[in-house]
Amino acid sequence: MDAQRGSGTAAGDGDGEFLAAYDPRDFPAIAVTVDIVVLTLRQGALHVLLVERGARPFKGAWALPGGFVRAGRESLDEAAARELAEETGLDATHLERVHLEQLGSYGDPGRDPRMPVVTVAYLAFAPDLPEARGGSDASAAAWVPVGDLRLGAGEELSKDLAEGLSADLPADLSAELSADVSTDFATSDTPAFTEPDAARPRPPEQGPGHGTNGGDSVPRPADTQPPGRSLLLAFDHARIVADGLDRARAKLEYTPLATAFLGEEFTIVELRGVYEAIWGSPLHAGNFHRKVLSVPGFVESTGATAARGGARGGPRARLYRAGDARLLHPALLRPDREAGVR
Amino acid sequence: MDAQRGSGTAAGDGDGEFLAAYDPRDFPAIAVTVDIVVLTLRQGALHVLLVERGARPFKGAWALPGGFVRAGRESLDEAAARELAEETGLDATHLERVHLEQLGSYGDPGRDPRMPVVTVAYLAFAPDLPEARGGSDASAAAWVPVGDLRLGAGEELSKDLAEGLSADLPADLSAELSADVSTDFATSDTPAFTEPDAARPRPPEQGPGHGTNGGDSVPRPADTQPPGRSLLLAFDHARIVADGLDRARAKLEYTPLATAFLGEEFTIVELRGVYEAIWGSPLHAGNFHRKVLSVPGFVESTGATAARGGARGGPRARLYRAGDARLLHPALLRPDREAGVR
DNA sequence: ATAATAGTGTCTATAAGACAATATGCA
DNA sequence: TGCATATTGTCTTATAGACACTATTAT
Repeated sequence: MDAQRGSGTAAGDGDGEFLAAYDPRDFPAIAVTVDIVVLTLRQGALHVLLVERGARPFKGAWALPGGFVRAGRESLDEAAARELAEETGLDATHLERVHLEQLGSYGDPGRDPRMPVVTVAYLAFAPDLPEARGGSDASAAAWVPVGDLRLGAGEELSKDLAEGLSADLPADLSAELSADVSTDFATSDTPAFTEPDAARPRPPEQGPGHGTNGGDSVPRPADTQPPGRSLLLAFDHARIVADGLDRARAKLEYTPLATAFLGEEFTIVELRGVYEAIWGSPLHAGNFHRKVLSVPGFVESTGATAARGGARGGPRARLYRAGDARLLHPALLRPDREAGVR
Repeated sequence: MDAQRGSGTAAGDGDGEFLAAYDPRDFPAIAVTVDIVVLTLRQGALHVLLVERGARPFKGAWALPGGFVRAGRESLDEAAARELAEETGLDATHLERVHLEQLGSYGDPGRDPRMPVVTVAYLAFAPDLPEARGGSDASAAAWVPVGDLRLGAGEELSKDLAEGLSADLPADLSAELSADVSTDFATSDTPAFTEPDAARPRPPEQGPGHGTNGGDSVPRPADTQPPGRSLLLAFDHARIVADGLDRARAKLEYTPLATAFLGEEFTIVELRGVYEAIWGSPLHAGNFHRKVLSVPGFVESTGATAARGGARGGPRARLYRAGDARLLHPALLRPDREAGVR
């Protein structure tokens, strides 16, 4: 019932049933922030936007973009949208195409070693955006393949590191961090399936740009194990990212939000690439195609076709745009879930 | 990225890239509360736990149980569990059987007219509990049929009321509120479907107790229109309850949490009663029965059978307990959703 | 005895998955 | 030309819903 009780003992009113006296300063102040898990696809692989911390704790580590809520002057949603705009440096036009939803709140004691902080996490789906540059505060920002993240339980940076009691960060970790994300020409253009552990080392000979985009979706057995999954996140952000990925995977099942990762017009193959990147497993091309077209309101045809066919030949794919459905009926269920999280 | 930026202008460090200076008191303090949407079934109808406000704003109105998070001394989940225990007056044994999950956070400016408050809402599913009595602070608490609530958009109490500038509450509203929820022998024992507008007037001739519980689930066309849906909630709690109901309806589809509304052992018919009460529509008895038994891990048989058959005859139903599944595969989808929220 | 009710059987419509076939267009 | 590939077709299996039927038990 919100704010009806004092923090400690307060004088009851006449019959002692209710507390009448009230003073805002009676209540324990907690800092409230928003943090955003911004997901996008780059070269067919799922990436998350991270910023480098310039101050303790976790100085030099990577963290989710976010910031304080302006108390009483903006809603949580507005705060998240504002931070997203600031951190990505995008204008309103671009942000219109970004899906933003609340993910959940995190308030464990000690999650920020300095003071009690509750963060309201948001999840964003964005089309491939111009390269991330620092926001208003000019902090370093980068798109990081989610396969490069350590997201398991208990994989946050140790409390010791958080406190900054030792050095700010061990040298090897700092080095690995910058080597891992400071470059532009990240992941190869072969598709990277998120699960399980499909992140591959990025071959240095891979140049930037590299013509043909996304599209390709040939199954690729989990070949090389890490050096993926090595990047540690500050605070409890690994947990938040993991929760965001879970949410994203679930949302693709029963909403058409996969289209939020694509441009205004897209092909069914590109759409399938979104599903494959986020679910981390290949889908049957023919069945997926028919399924998408059979779900009412998922996509609608533009008369047009893609400028060219597949990378190595084939007919030009037809172009579609997002339909008017908010929910998919019937849903596109992930394969294999019976053997799953029973 | 949590707490890395000052509230206003702060001195940059050497290269001006990052803010180094930090003082907790720089940051805007926001009160953080938890509010809980506790759902249970009483006489086959879905009820929500509400407490009466004893102080302004919204004095005399009903609100969700909740309270302040003890900054830095408990997690959000712990705060919710603590408030739930306090407000229901239940011991740990009973609370073990209660499902509690985070629902979402609400922080619109002005949602509490006194100061900025962010509330982290929780959703609880509880079996039929002993009568709600006030918690530690002895505020009045009651189980209210959800059909008696006004949950539509823009149906919160007006800002005028919130401010308490006029009287605390108009006389007629106060009267209606107490008449609606102060009694124990609420809803009739015929099932009440939540949607659409199936709340029925409670016939005064219906005595308390009334022997046979739940069970019955004959479809009942929405016969009498209101006087249901008349109860207004304080703050933005109508919105929170509506979101909680949406979440509950969705959760029944793909989790076995319907069993959290029942005792340790239950019959398939009772389980169907949960679905019907929360989804607000009758389900086909035979198909539901077969479906539940076919989903692996949903329920497991105890060898026993119920003490007696249906209220007016019929074989004794077999008893089941909750299985070990966390998710239902395949899910139990709500009927009619194609025509739904496209 | 009668009627209500728990549980099962059967049939149909829909949807998902495996696989094949066709046609298109880049190299 | 040759091969990759977008799209469609076919078949099988799984699932959901409508309906009928049997057996049991409260009144």
